[in-house]
Amino acid sequence: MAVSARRGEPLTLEEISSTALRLMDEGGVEGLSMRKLAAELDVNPMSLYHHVESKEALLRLVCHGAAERMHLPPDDGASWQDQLRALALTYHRHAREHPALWTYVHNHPEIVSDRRMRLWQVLYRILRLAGVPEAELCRTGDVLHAFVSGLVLFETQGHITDDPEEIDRTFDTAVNLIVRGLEGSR
Amino acid sequence: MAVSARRGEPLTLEEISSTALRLMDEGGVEGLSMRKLAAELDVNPMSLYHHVESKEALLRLVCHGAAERMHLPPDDGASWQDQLRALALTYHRHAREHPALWTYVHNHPEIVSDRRMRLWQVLYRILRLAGVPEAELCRTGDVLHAFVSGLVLFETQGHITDDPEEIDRTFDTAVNLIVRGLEGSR
DNA sequence: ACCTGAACACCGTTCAAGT
DNA sequence: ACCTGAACACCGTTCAAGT
Repeated sequence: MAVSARRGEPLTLEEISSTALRLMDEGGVEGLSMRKLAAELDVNPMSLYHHVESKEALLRLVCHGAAERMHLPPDDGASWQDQLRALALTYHRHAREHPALWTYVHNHPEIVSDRRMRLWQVLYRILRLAGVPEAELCRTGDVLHAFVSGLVLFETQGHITDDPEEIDRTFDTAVNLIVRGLEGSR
Repeated sequence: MAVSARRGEPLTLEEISSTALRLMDEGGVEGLSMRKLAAELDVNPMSLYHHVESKEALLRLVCHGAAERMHLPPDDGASWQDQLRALALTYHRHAREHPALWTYVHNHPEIVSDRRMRLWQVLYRILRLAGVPEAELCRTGDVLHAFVSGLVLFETQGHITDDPEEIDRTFDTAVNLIVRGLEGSR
């Protein structure tokens, strides 16, 4: 088994993925390139292709990893309104911690639309609690996710403002609008 | 005045901008590069820089042009609900005609957040009609636009579905949710 | 098995030179 | 005033070769 000439140990997927995420956090979407990542790992650019099929596959990996690590609120018996608020807040906070990653996610909806993601199970449970009919569950879930995506996209691009208090107010306005919209549909 | 060796007439901004839009319509965001655009115009890549400062400036130009050409519904005295629906429909339709352009717009919110855009004037008028207090106008407008952005982004990336009937249903679900959310806030 | 260097086909953009 | 070619500093990725 041959290892890198420059470093002592073989690469791991975990190492590749976490370094990629760090580069995105630091330098935005354009902060991550296969070549910069390789340099950061002190490795030849082409070595990466032994662990990952393409840049796209790498980004999928990073996104799925981050989504798995997102700790979703459990069913605590609270009202669906409060649970929906809590879920939105979790998502929102995670997105603001990794803005470049989530910008990528929201531009590649096939990643987040993977229905195996726990996010959807939690959202559907809350929507059922809210009285959304079974036949409308998927569509309503899509719409809500699209809404939150749009909001996150706006914020992470620094459009709305940088003032954290203002961000919270905007977030509240958005979530309240959604909650009232759902209440009105019963 | 020297003109292109390859073509008889000097370039115009209009020609550059409309060709760029066509390339985006045909080949997505990555379908437009300065080099491909130049080839399409039968001109040296560097000639473009005489008319446009950078690729970013070119895209701004294309976006603003497209936004100006979008024909917004006039105040026809209908209920704010119907007027909001009509506005959303116009925006939605335009976005679906130029998906790559609007994907770019939604990822560069500084473009659409330009408050000189007529879109905002129309939206604010409708929101006032809906009874949104003056102090909340800007925030509510941002939230609504973020919502629609997210929806459009999802759709144009082919996430939700390609079935036009399903798209319309999803759009209706979204707009109804927003309208009810606004009604509930009065 | 894992890593590497050279190479290919692309980018956006600068700069000095042409007419 | 407008256009051009060569060049620079980047990309992602293929491929044949090394250990």
